[in-house]
Amino acid sequence: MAEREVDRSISQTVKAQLALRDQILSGSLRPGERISELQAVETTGASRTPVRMALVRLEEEGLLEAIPSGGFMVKAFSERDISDSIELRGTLEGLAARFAAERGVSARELEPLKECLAAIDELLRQVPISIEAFSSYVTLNARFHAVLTELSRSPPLIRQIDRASALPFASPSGFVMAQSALPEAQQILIIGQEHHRVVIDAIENREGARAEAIMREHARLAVRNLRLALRNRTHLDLLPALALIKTATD
Amino acid sequence: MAEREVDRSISQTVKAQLALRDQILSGSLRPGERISELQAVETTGASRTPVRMALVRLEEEGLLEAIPSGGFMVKAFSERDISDSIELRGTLEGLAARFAAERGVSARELEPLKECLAAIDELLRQVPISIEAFSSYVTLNARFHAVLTELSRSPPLIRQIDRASALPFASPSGFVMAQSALPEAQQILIIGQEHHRVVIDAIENREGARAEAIMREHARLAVRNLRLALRNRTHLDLLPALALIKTATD
DNA sequence: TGTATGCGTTATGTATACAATAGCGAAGGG
DNA sequence: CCCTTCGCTATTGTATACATAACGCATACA
Repeated sequence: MAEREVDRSISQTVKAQLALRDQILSGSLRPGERISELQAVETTGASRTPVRMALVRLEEEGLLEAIPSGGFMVKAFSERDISDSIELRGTLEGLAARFAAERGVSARELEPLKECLAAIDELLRQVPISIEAFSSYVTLNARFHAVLTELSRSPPLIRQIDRASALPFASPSGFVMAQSALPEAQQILIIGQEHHRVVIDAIENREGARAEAIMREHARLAVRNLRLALRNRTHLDLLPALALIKTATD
Repeated sequence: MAEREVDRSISQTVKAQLALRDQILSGSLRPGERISELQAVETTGASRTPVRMALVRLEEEGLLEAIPSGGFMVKAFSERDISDSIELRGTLEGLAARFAAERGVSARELEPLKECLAAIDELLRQVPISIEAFSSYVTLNARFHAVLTELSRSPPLIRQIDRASALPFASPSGFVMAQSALPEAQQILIIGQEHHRVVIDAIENREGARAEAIMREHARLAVRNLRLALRNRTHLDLLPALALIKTATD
C-alpha cells in the first residue's frame, strides 16, 4: 500500500458509489459524458476495483449507461422519459395501495401514515409556507410514500418501487421540489394532501380499486405539474432532475 | 498468466454471469445457499474480478441477495412473491399497452404483433397440442409480449418490464410453462390468445383503458393458473421457478 | 460441564500489475 | 488533396497478490 489515504469507516465500494452519484446529480458529470475509470479513481479516492463495482451498480440504478465498446457514460433523459418514470412509479404505488387495501392493514400499522398526514396538515396551515416548512414537507411526503409502499407487504413490489424511485426526478422528493417552482405551489400541495387522505380512507375501508385509482391520479397530477415547472425554468435550482435532462430535446 | 484456459470469444464477466445464472436456475445452487467466490471461480473458469462483477449484476437482477457480513446468497422466493411478481409484470404491461394505444401505433408497427397472433392461432389448431408446437408457442408468446412492450415507446417502462421479467417465473415463458402442467392447458392457451386478440384491437382503436385492462386480466389469469399448477406438482420439471421456491413455505 | 476467550483458518474487500483492444493521429500512396 | 493503413497511446478487461475481518474450534477457567 502506497501513500493512498484510506477511509476505513465505510466500504470503499459504497464510498465510490455515493461520490459518483453525487457527481452525476450535481452536474459535475454531464449527460452523455463518458466516465473514465481513472478519473473516477482520482475523484473518489477508491481504487479501480471498488470503482468498477460502483459503476456497475449505478448502471443498474439507471444513472449510467454501458457503452458497447466498453466503459460507461452518464445517461441522458428526455422530458418524456421523466414524465413516464413518474407515471410508472404512480402505477406501481397504485398497485401497492391496492395490495394494502385488499390484504388488510391493522389500525396499528396505519398509524405512521396518519401521523405523516397530520404533520403535513400542520405545515400547510402556514400561508405562504416557509422554506423550512417546505423542507419538512419534502421529508414527510417521502416518508408517507415509503410507508405506504411497505404496507403492500410485497417484497417484489417494494423492490421495484425502490428502483423506480432511484432516478431523482422520479422520487417523491424530486418532483415535489419541481412543483415548488410553480406559482400555485401551495394549492398543489393541498391537493396532494387530499390524495393522501383519500388513500388512507380507501385502505381502511378495504376499497382496493379506489386506493389504486387515487395513487395513479396523484402521479398524473405530478406529471402535469412537472411539465409546467419545466416550462417556467425559474428558480429550478432545487430540481435535481435538471442535471440529467438531455440538452436540446423537444 | 498460469495454465488457466481462457475463452476469448466472449467477455469473462458475461461468461461468469451466464454460468452462475444457469447454476441457480438449474438448482445446482439451492435457495438460501451462500455462494463462495472461490467456488464460483472454479466452476465458471473466470477469475475473481469478473466473477464479482457477475455477482453484483445477479444481485441487481434479483437472483442473489447480499449478505450483510459480506458475500451473496441465492435468493429464496415464497409462492406469494411469485404471484406478486407476475401481477406486477401484468400491471407494467398494462401500462405499456395503454401507452401504445394512447400514443398511437401505425399499421406497419402492429404487423409483427399480428404475425405472432396468426402463428399462435395456427399452432392451437392442433388438439391436443404437440410438444414441439407447445415449444413454438412459448417462443411466440414471449415475442408477442416483447413486441407489445416495445410499442409503448417508453424506454423507462421497457427497462422496468425487462427487470420484472428477469425472474424466470415472472417471464412470459416461465408461467406459460407452469400452466402447461394443468389438465385444462389447451383451454388456457386459447383464452390467453383471446386476450392477445383483444389487446391488438384495443390498440388499433386507441382505447387505452381497454388495452390496459385486458393485459392486467391476462396476468391475473396467469396468477390463478400458476397457483393451481403449484398445487398439482405433477410434471413440473418444466418450471424454472421451482428451483427458487422457498423450501417449507405455505 | 458450560461458557468465554483467543488463535487460526478461510473468505471477502481492496489494490495493483498485466493484457488486449479500440480510437486517434500521422504518414504514405493513389 | 483525399483516402487508406499502420502504429501508438490511452483506457478498459482480467488476473492475482495482499489486507482484513469473520467464523469456528479448541482450550482453559469457572
